[in-house]
Amino acid sequence: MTVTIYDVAREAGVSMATVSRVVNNNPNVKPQTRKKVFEAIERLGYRPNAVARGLASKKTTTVGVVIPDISDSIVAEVARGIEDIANMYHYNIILSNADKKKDKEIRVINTLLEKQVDGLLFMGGVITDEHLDAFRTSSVPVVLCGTTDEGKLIPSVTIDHEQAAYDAVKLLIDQGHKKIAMISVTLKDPATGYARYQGYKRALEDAGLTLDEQDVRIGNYRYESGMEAMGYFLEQPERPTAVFAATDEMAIGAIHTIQDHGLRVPEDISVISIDNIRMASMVRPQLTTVAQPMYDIGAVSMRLLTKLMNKEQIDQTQILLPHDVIKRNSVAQV
Amino acid sequence: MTVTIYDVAREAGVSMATVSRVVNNNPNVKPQTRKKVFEAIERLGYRPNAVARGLASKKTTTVGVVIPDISDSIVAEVARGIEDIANMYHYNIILSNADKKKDKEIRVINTLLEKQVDGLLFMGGVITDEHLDAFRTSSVPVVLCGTTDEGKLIPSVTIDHEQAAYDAVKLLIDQGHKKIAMISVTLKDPATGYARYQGYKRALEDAGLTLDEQDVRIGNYRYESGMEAMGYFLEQPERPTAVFAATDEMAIGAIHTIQDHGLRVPEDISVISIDNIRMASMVRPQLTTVAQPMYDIGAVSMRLLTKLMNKEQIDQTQILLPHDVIKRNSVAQV
DNA sequence: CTGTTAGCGCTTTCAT
DNA sequence: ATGAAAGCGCTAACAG
Repeated sequence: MTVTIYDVAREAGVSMATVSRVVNNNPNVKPQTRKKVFEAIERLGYRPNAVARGLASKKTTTVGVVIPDISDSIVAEVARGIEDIANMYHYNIILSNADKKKDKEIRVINTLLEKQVDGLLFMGGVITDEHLDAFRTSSVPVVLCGTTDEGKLIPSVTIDHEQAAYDAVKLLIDQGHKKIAMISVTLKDPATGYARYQGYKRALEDAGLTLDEQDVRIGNYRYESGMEAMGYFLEQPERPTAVFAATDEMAIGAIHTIQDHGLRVPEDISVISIDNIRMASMVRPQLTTVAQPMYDIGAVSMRLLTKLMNKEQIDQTQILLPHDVIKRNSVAQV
Repeated sequence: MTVTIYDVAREAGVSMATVSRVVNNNPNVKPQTRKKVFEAIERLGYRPNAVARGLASKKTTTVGVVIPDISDSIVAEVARGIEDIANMYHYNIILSNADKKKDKEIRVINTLLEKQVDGLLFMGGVITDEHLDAFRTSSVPVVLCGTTDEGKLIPSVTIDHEQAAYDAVKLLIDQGHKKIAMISVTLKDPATGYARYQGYKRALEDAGLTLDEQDVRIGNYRYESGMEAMGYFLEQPERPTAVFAATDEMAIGAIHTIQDHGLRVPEDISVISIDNIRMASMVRPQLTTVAQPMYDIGAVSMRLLTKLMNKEQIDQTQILLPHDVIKRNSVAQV
């Protein structure tokens, strides 16, 4: 039923080894023989079995990618970067959502390893010791994508979240703002959430401003939580003149809440955030934000992984990509 | 170096077959033996090799998914549905972007087939005879996701795009609109673009309205093209009082262009579209649109695929999921 | 309930 | 430049 390399060999009057050579572009084949083999392949409609090849060669040319939620636009953009580079190097990608749930992440990592992926890209939540263990027992390289482990043991590519937050808040300060609220995400994640909070804090401190814990609310990355947090700020006796949101989505939620209260952005309240998702320039006012190079984070981490898989010498395994503040229309002078 | 089933067998003092049985949850193993084997597995840190298993069993428990661009929010949402159900049935997913390019799609399909996926989910552009050929030579089931082939030969799950468009335009008509423009997408794709155009046309006809070809512009799915198309309509001597956009993103672009011209939505011009992406409720005014159940399209097509892979009897291989008009704030009476 | 034994379809020395 | 043959790690009859 299925045609194998053996069938092709017989059809072409050569040995399996020769067929294998032509299929794998081994130059040690006489052009004439090569031609015969190709013809036989064509005639039989032979399709190499990558599973058998994987077993024999111990390479699958597929990499495992664990992500939280592909329906998140940031993740999707990173995934696109990963895919493009993977494709360029002839790797396929097994994508697995793990929703930032530790147990699911561990399970998924193991499944991927069982499938004999040649490498692993991890984009998830907090990296625990259990993760580190799983990575350690992996015989294939791992790179962290958009995050880092605290000990910086695992190769990674991300941005400097602390500095990105600092830059955002600094912009507000430079515009004369003194009462700056923050809509944060969970502080439990040292690599992202907490880092952004730290950047906020440092910027305030550098400017001699005091951080009032009443001025920071914790959201959940999403639009609605931005609305909610902003609602809280608006009820306070002394309103902030500016708010820094840890994500664009929350910033857009904040903007709408401000507008719904009959106030204007940026005239009454300025809003800035981090990410630069596509939607940032599709809302009015357009969002001023610190761009995170999502596609590149994916692309560069995949590229790094290919080098690791090839056992190339790497000079730098902790890669920090530049961020960029994008001035649009949601920030004004106080 | 790597520990195999044979090592476990020796360690546990049983045969490979027995180890295989316990790993695969075959009930025909004495509890005690099972325990011994599990202990050996634990001690040795054995991880089953799914590639070897795949070769021996001719099943890989992975399905191939070809998509256009994972960074598209609709595609990402569908992908999420696919992944969730795949996960539920213990399948993994190899995701491949093909950007609606025919050649790339064909290439990707073949690669996936070489990898011996147990099934294929296809979400792409126009389905040509070449696609049909590729599907035909596939020994594994295929289902189309969010589209159909013209001959309805391949199992598929999608919505009735024609009717969805009809319903959208009908709503406008019911609100008294008579001059209704359309921002379409390419008419080259019979399953989606052209179908939506047809629905627009039929709704107008049913209402005794005449379709003026000047009232339809072709966009490219995206925000900017919606802006552009709307800009065109606004320059015409007789402006439409309502516009139907084939996608939410274009509708949002149209809304902003209208607003930028100092007009109001919906007071001056009503806007409706199809999709109901997350962003639809994150813009002001919130978008009235016909919801396409993206997650379900993914989930249901994956579910259908599992049945096909199990060779279960299927009553219905052409599945049409319901759409739903979501009334928000971008449509008003004329 | 358990063990033996063929493969699964390919790559990869090693000869020639 | 080509072929022979030994696996890769596992499953699946089959036998007992």
